[in-house]
Amino acid sequence: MPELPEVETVRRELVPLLTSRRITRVEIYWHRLIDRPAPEIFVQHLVGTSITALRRRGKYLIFDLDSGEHWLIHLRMTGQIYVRQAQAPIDAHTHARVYLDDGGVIHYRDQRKFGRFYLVRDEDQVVGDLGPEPLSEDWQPEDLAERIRGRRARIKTLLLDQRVVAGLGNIYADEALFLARIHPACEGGRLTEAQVRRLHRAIRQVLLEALRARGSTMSTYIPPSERRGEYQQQRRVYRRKGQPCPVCGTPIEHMKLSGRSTYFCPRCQPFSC
DNA sequence: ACCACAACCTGGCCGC
DNA sequence: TGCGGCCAGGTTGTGG
Repeated sequence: MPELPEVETVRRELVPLLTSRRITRVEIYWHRLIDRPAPEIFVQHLVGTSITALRRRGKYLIFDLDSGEHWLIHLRMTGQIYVRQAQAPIDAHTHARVYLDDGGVIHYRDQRKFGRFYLVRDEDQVVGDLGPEPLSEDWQPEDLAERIRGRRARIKTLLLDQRVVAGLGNIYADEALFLARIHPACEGGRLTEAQVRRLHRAIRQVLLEALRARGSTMSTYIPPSERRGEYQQQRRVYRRKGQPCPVCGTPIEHMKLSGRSTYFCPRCQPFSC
């Protein structure tokens, strides 16, 4: 679910609540939540450490700990994180609680149980294969061009590949392709230089717009503050099948691409590739 | 390196 | 009301 703008929104909301907090107790209610190390070791290592920083890489949240280890969380489709007071009740689908030295408690909730926790000394063991951060200053069109050069997969599939660029998911891939006026089924390696440049620019624009709206709240994703994201009201094509294209009025079309729902404007995004 | 598909999970929605 | 089928913002693994 959450893509880069949603994860970044979560991070920003958590920073003031968690920075410098010491972890006093950890409760895991569903052990497969912990990808590595073994759940007992995970708990043992986490207790007693302090959170020195909270970062994001792609769709991963990274808690830097004063022990030198890193606690990483991937929310996948339905993961949610929020902080409550100790007496607060536990909501359904809550799989872990992490108690803090100021009386706050981090709740991890995840209806579909796809999300995972990791505790590692070297974060690259988890995020090492991710592509560049699309909002970083040094991400250039040439980098995107290089990573899709010669690839015969469709451009949408390549945008969902986190090694090409980190943080895009199904919503923002479709939105970026619309802004760039590129048909999602175009062969990635056959994009022209101008198209790649437009796509690079469109990705940044869509992510910045979504970030400003604090992400999309489609169904289960709600940021920690419970102030819902508002980008879903600004979507141009995603889940708008049959509705008029905001640019030309042509009805938005829907297709399946590598198993994922895909939306596009057949007029603005011609399949001429 | 590609694709299709299944798996991992639960719940909402739609049609019958 | 109930049931089957399909859908969902993600990732990983298998087999062809």
